[in-house]
Amino acid sequence: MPKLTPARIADAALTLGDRDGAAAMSMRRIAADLGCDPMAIYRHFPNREALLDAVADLALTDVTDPGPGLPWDQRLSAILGAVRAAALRHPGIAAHIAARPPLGPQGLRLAAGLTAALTEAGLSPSAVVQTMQTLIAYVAAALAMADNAGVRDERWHQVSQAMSGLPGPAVPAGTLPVVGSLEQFDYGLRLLLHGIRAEAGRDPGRRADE
Amino acid sequence: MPKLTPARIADAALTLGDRDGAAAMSMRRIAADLGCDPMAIYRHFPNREALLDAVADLALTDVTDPGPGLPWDQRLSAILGAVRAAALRHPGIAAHIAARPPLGPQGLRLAAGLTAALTEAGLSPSAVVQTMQTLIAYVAAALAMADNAGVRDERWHQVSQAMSGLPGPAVPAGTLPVVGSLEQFDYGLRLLLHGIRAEAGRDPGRRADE
DNA sequence: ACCTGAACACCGTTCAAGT
DNA sequence: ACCTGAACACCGTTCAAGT
Repeated sequence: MPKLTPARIADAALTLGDRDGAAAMSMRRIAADLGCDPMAIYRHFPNREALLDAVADLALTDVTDPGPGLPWDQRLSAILGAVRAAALRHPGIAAHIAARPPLGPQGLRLAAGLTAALTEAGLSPSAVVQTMQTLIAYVAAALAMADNAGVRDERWHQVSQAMSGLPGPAVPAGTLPVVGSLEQFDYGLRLLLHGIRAEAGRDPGRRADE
Repeated sequence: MPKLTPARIADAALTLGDRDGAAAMSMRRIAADLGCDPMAIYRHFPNREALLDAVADLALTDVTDPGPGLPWDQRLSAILGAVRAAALRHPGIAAHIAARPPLGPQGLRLAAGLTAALTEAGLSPSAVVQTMQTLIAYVAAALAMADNAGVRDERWHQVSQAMSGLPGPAVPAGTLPVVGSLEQFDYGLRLLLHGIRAEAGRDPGRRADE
């Protein structure tokens, strides 16, 4: 039986989450899968949340940053779209990715890519930080919605139906973009990109101060 | 002892959550607070999630919609800002408000206000629905971030620090907008409003079709 | 000193037994 | 028929006992 390491534990938890969902990633079931005592995990992680942080970061491993060759907005869309795809590939940990700050090595790698893209767009350093947080918030919520809509129940779909039935002219129900869909994700991202361009254009030369 | 009703149960749960946090809203503790058997709650709610949905909607009761007197963008900002404030007033249920579709009576009331504002902005019905979902996603994530940053730990603050320390010129650490702050919330909302204006302007006359 | 596993203090929910 | 509460199948984590 191989030695217990943080990486092996996180791997087992991710596999368990992919197969049986978020609730399956309990300390006891992960330990059972690894053939060890539940308490053995606590010698590598201080608590369950720290373990889930590691699992969330692990799930971002295969998100690739296309790098500085692309125009900034395409690079930004590529990274965020890949994060979304990775989260959907690992539905068990998606909610945790969405709920926690991306402070693991993979999260910071992607954050660096986004920062570079926003700087290239012409934002001041402090605007870059604020925009980063806005983008993280948007992606996090989109992940949570996609996860809830796809995996859990159809109640999210009722929102679009309820919305469309409120006042004004009706929209044919079948033509509505599904909550959590890629189409919906891209639409919101487009709104944000418009805002970033407007923000960058308002004061292109002023970069180092508030 | 007054009769048990859904409203009384939701009230007790909200009070408990405000005082002792999200974890305090367990079926057992709510029942203890009400002086009834835990199972008595199940005669009014099918399960815990349904109860929390009712509590989330209850927390939105005092969010006021300024109505159609204001310009659409001011009305929109007012509603979303008030939702944020209500969630921060009830930190125990904030995460649940952020995670679930707003299908209760209060949620639908506010959604109707937002729909009216977006329609006034000149968006087509299907764009209204897509934008609504984007706004809900943004607000939900901002709530979750504000809740995590303010109540739970300072790890979210490390994100802005990590961001600012990556490449390019540094920002004085103290001047960064705090994660979950109103300033940060308004910044993201401003980006989205830019996007909405751009979207509304691109085809002002075309309203009923995709 | 390190490691184990029994035990603690909880959960949401089911279901059989009571009225 | 309605209601209760014991019981089931779990949790994360502490801590005393073992090696």
